[in-house]
Amino acid sequence: METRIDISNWDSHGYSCPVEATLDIIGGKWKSVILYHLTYQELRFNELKRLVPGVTQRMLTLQLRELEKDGIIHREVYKQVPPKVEYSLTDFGRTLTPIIQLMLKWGVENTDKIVQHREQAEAE
Amino acid sequence: METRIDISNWDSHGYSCPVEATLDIIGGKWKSVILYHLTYQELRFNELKRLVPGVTQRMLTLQLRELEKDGIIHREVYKQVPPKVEYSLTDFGRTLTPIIQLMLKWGVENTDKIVQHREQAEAE
DNA sequence: CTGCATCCAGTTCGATACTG
DNA sequence: CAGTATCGAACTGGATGCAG
Repeated sequence: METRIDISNWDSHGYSCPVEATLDIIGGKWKSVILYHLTYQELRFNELKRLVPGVTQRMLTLQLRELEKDGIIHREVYKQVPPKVEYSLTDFGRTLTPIIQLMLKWGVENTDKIVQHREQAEAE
Repeated sequence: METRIDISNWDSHGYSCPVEATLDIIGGKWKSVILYHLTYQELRFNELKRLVPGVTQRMLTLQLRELEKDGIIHREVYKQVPPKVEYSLTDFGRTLTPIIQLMLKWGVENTDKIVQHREQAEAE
């Protein structure tokens, strides 16, 4: 039995809908993939870079900064030479894990179908 | 007890991770909000436009076309004057509902916190 | 190793005008 | 009512070089 969530009293903070606010956090081009990898372990900058094929150094930096600013990830700098920086999920960031996991599951089960839909639409 | 999903044999179709594929479907600027509204009722073009504040006619059209192309929504055209077009979720589209609902719930509970984090980061 | 600064091309998007 | 067409502004993202 599902209960519809009431958002009539929701304070928008400039968003039209809570869903939009959530997407604003995880919707960056690489953010969801970054969060997925950080679910299981802390990672250094170059480790992330390897795990996220196609991302440039610049984009990885930008996306990590935004996640840090939103309180989703923690950035730990070790003062040594050469430098070492470890990224990890904050407790707050971990509250996003169920969403990421559901997206992961959906992607595993349905990516084939999406590709088919697209190819068919393309053909018409 | 959580079981980690194995994606080692996942066919990428050009995505680096299933999460990225899912985000490609719902990650458009207005898509998640559109899907949220369509969860509860079919909607005409102008009804959607009213429910999604800030969206332009052009963007709404583009986003709806992509969702249709991906098989997420159905577009029913009634041949009458003036024209009437109704948008609804397909059965496939409904498989996304749990994700949208989870995003909705997270947004309701955490938007305040996000705004705080941002203001604090801004101040430093 | 982990970034930042700069430049530049490509893409997206809003505003506006027009159509069946 | 439900779009399409066009144009320019704004933003995004890659390549490169430099730095602590």
